[in-house]
Amino acid sequence: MAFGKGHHLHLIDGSAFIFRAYHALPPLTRKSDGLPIGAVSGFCNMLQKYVEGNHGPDAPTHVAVIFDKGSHTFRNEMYDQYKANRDEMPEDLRPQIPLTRRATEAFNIACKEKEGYEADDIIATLAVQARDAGGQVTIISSDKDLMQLVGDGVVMMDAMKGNRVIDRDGVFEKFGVYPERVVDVQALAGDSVDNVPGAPGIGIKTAALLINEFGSLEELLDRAEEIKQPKRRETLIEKRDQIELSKKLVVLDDKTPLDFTLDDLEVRDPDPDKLMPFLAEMEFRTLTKRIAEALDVEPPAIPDTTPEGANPPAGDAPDLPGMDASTYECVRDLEALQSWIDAANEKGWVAFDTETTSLNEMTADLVGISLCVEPGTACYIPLTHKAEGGEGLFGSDDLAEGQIPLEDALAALKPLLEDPAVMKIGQNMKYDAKIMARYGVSVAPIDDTMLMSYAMNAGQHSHGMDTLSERYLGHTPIPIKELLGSGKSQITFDRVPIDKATPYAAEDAEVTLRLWQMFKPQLHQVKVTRVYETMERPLVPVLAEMEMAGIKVDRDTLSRMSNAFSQKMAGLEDEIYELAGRKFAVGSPKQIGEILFDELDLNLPDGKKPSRGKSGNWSTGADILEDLATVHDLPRRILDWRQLDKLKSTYTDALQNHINRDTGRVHTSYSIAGANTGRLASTDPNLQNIPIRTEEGRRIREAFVAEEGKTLVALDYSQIELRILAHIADIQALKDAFKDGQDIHAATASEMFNVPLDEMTPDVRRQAKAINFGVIYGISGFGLARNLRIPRSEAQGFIDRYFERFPGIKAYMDETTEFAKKHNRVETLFGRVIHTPEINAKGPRAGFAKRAAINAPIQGTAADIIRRAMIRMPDAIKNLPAKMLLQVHDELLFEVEKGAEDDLIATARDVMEGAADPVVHLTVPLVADAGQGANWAEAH
DNA sequence: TCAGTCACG
DNA sequence: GACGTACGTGACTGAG
Repeated sequence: MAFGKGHHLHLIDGSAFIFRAYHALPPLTRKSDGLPIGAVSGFCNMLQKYVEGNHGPDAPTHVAVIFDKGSHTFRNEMYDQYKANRDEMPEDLRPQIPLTRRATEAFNIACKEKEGYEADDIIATLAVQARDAGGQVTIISSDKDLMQLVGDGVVMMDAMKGNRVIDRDGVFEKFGVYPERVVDVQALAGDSVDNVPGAPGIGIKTAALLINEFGSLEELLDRAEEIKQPKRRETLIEKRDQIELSKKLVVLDDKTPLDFTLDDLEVRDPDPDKLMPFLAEMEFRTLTKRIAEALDVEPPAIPDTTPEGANPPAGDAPDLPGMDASTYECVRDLEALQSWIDAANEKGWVAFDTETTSLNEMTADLVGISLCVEPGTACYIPLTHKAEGGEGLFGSDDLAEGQIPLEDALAALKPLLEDPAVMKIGQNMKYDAKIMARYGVSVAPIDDTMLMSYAMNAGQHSHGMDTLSERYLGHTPIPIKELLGSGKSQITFDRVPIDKATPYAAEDAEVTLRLWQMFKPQLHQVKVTRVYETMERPLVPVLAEMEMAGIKVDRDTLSRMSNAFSQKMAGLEDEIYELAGRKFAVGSPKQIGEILFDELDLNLPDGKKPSRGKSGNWSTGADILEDLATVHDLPRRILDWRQLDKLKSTYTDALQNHINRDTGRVHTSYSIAGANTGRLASTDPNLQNIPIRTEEGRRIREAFVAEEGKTLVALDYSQIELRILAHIADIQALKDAFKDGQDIHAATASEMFNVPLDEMTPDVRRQAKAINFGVIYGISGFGLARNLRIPRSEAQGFIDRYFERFPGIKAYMDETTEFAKKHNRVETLFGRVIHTPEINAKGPRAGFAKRAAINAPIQGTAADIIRRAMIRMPDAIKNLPAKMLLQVHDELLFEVEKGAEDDLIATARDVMEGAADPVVHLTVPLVADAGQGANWAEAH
């Protein structure tokens, strides 16, 4: 049947896929010969994901991947500068281009290109043909040049952004005009990427404004004399030719002569005989396996052919036999357990993993333990699995048959787990160590594969076991969901039948051991052994202690505050409804936007509406509402309500639920490998974002209290990041100010504006403070302007003057960016490596990456310093009646018996202020300020 | 599950 | 000349 009504054509922008794949992945190479294949790998992954997603009524009947061919097109005939500013294709991408064609063919998808034409023209031609035949078209691309085609059954879909569909309204959002006028806007605005000139000084927003006013580009150009703004009018008249040329360049050619028809694009089933050999040739281990499973065929063997003596680059499988679940042993009696213990003793190491009833270590019960001493042999020791079946909704309370009694097993394992001569290897050992601690076993010494990966690969990828296994072993572990289910019917691990639990649990231990064997020698190669040994590994027991100690939180205080907040909110709601003219959900930004900007039709003080978010809703963030508060009473009420809602839902209500039944305290969990910069992150609950900036919020800290007879003591580093900046960038004026103990923001202001310190006004100081912070974050004129609410030009002037006065800062920023571009990473003073894979990306992502690269050494060095202090702290305070409870990036919170406060402060201060020594000699002093009191509000 | 918002350093 | 813009996190909510 010929293509027509009821048919659905998918047109995939192949070049976009390639570039996205290239930039999203690290430079992988084929193991056997070093051929670069990162982009091909990503491309195949995207195709596979695409194919997997094609189900249901909307599935395509026809599909093609369209590529560009040749760099010289008919547009170059019209304008020789077209796309002339494009960078050369990266060297390691060029050889991959033909492979992406082959990949498309291998997936059995039509692959089309035409010499002298861009992919966009072919797409346009096919889309128009399909539309005219009465069919439906989806263009899979995010290229705005294609938006002119949308409408009449043609939509675009952005596969990179969760398959977001762009229809006529979506186009309007982007361009401010509907698809038929998109080329007019593009002709005016030009395009820096394609080097389309457009009209100088006119961007998309202005272009849309003009087109909407005059109806079309032609009309606009004919009546250009009517434009009021003189500059704009002149441009349009003078540059008429250039604008008309621009339009010709952006209009897609929908009459490309093609040597095939729509019917040739019919969707074909994947052909394993084509696909599997290709994937095997590329040596994609994980992908081959995944697709083989999906197609239900045997995956081809991929030989392991690392050349002798070569260092396996990250991302390749180790030279080990494959994993085999049938080799796993279920240990059911003490005799069998003892032989595993003997084996571990003999080796001197053992991979160790616990299975429990919950992810919360403070409440989880131990269900079983798995061990692995060498690849290929691992075991699971079930301990407290429940019997299957049984009465009642929740199954049996009896233990399953054939398990070693918990106490016997622990007694047998304890000497091994505590043996200083046997290394216990885990993935996120803090979790397992805390579980075991609650059963009276202190696991030591430990190695942690998650932390090894973090030390080597921060910024590259996350460090969970599934990620590491897939990436480095080419093996996808059994998903826990397969055992526990998900959602409402989820069960706990003790309800999993032992025969199902065994392969899962033993596999985790084996994966951990294999990762350890791979990572251990790599630490040296990447030169992060010291980072791992001195700032990661020793932190595990320290954090475990802090988390188990927890902090006392007074439920009554929180509960009273909750009630007070509720009442205030109820009052505010009445006023809000009154002002809005109707009832609505105050917690819904969408509805707030509709009320303020549609129904009340309010405008910001500058007469404009705010921007819209990704889903087309008005922005209603605090800064917008703050501005809007000058023209109406409603925004202020909403701001007040939001603040109370936040305090109540996130703090006074939620914290109560985190008070542990047994200890009466709140136990957070710190993730060591979460933040790329080396900072910790606190979760469940997050105790690193308890309010302090507003008086109302600050009172929540009154609920964090010391135990009877004790005091809370807080020490925080004063301006640690600015001190580090002064040291790294070697800014003498700042260093002197710190040495003299001056107010650093005032000193900065004085230096910048030539104002003597004793004549400093708060406002000038405030501005200098904003600049100081901005510098740490990779300042931009725009950002500073928005922060200080001053004109952009003025903000830029501040920055220029700042760099003039402190040229070392500018030099630091430039050098850091250069280093990152060259090495794809930056480093802290202590050698922590933070990868910056996006630093050489194009477009706005490069900006983000650059600022992150500037910030990372500063934030990361500060994180290193407090880590070092924390690691030394337990030993330093061991003779004091004190415990370290919390870390909040530059602050440590302790609980100490009354009377010992001053001793603790003196000791902890010494540790903190000397934490950089002896590895780094800072040329600025570190200063820790101290406070104390019955609660956290007083101590701070 | 995502987007929007807002709490912290 | 315009793009989109401070860095790093986690939790809660409404809406699809």
